[in-house]
Amino acid sequence: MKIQEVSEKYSLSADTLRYYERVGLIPPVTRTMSGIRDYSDLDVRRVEFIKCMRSAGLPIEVLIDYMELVQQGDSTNEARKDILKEQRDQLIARMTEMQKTLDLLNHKIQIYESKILEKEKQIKLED
Amino acid sequence: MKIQEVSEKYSLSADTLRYYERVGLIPPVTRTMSGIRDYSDLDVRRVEFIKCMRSAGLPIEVLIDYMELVQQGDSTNEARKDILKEQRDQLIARMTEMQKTLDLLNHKIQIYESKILEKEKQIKLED
DNA sequence: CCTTGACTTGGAGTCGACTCCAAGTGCTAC
DNA sequence: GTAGCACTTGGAGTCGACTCCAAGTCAAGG
Repeated sequence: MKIQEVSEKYSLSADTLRYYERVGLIPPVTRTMSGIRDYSDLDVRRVEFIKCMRSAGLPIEVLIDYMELVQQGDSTNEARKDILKEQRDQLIARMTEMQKTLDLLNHKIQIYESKILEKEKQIKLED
Repeated sequence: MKIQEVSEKYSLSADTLRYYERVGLIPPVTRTMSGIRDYSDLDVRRVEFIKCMRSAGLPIEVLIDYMELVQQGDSTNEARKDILKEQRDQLIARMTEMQKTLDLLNHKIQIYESKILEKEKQIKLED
């Protein structure tokens, strides 16, 4: 799979994909003889994983550390688990915050809706 | 309320509070005769609202637009409601994404946990 | 054979959101 | 009355995460 295809499949720019590889978010991608990136199944699954994590706001640095441990093999399982747990906890905290904001937004929207309705009534009375 | 107190109350730096005011996220705060910020109840409630919205990731630009409409009075109710609705929808979308990531994280953590458990068993057998 | 177009690299630029700084002012306590 | 401290301003700097650019390479079609 060429970079353009992966880019389209996951809505990540080719620049971003190269950037991810450059900073170590994704290990070096398979290449053709002429040096052009040819994403293997494994490469693509890694992109998918990173995209998922990034879409939830996990910082790139943390993901770099995690992917480094993945490259080091099974002896790092415990450390990897710890990273994921910490990130999960932070994610839950962010989602809890967002839920609060969502509640407030819904509340405010309702208030606006009833205000607007009242105004319309007022206009009808004036007619 | 002085800037330092507001800063402590909401865990926002004094710099951030001044920045919010400068870019129009918060209308000009009440001042003492000597020009020092003295946050009124209304000012503080605005800070609280903005903090809540920012903590959920609503962009500053959108909030500036919204606060501008608030300053313009009741005729802008409809436009304000539209902004909030759009932001709510985007917030829900982000939370849905995050839930997917959370599920994946939990799944991966479980896998690591059972892997680690198995390894421990192996070690006991070797003893 | 030459053009076209997708790819390559290293490095610079951008964007959102702060965060810090220097220089100056003014109340407070000794 | 002067030292100290919190405040003021405008502007510059930082940080994370891309995003863009120039110059060059290479395979394929006309």
